[in-house]
Amino acid sequence: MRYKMRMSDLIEEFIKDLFDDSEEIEIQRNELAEHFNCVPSQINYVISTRFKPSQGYYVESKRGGGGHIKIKKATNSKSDYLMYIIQNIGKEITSNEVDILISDFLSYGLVDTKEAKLLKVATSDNVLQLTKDIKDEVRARILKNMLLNLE
Amino acid sequence: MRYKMRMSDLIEEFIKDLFDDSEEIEIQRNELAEHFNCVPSQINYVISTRFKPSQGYYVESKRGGGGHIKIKKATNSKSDYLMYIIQNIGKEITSNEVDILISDFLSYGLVDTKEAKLLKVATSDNVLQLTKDIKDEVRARILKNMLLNLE
DNA sequence: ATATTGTAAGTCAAAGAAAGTCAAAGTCAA
DNA sequence: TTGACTTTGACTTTCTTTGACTTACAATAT
Repeated sequence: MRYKMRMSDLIEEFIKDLFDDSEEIEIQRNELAEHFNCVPSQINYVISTRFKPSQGYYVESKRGGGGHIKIKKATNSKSDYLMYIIQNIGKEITSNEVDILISDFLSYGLVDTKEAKLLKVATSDNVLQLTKDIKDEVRARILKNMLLNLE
Repeated sequence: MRYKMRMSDLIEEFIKDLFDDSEEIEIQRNELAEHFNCVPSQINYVISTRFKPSQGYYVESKRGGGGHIKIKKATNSKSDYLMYIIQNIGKEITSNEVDILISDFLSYGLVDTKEAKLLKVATSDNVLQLTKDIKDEVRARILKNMLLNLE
């Protein structure tokens, strides 16, 4: 052990072990926090720092009774090129950049025209109608997460 | 649907199973509540959160002796149904409502699982990460526009 | 006919359950 | 000794469950 494992590292490892060949797991925040004797919000910290789209994970959750957190791993069957792109889309992306990416995807045969249309629509300025300061960030998140869920 | 099913989810499923090819069913609130060992008003909760017009259902009921609740499925042609839904998505929509819509679309065969995933991802709270005041509006725009561009 | 009584659904708000946010305080390696 | 990474906790939001009270209809008695 090269350096002292922090709680967050242990939790990260624990979660990753849950993916035992499966590509999707489900946890309960409070339960997990209990198990590690930490505050629940630490689970959020771990998830938001270690299970980002750029790391190949897609997360969804539900609150209230019966709440849970689901984490999906991008299958390694996804083309390296696609993973490379997902990892390299930064915090923000403009709509022009998306256009270029999409037409690349099309010519590489990574997406079909239907998917291309959906990607484009969901990230277009017209649809988002957000202020300049957040528009490109939201677009980047939508794009990355959609790409993770292709196929 | 992997997470632990709450009472409301079970009731929803039960009701949906009653539509066995038929497009209209009738239940008795108290009887159903009895069957699930819950308070009657929980049935109202399920109906009002899962069988709204915007989700393709109409509900009508009668009180007093011989009272009942009738739930009808909007039964139009596929594209009519889609149009109807699109028109009836208001200015805002919550992520929970989207979930329910999507699973209806799936059962109507309006979208395939691939498209369903994309719709869901592009409209999820986790991905959007917007403030409460605009979140549901942006979601509604994205959803409507994606639906319009499904084939 | 009308009043009364019983039956069944509707409403609404409070309590409960579970996750999310955010910023302050702590740790540690460079 | 500063700056990035972690830990913590108070507060918020979302969704569900529960129950007391209300309203509408039907059947029966007057």
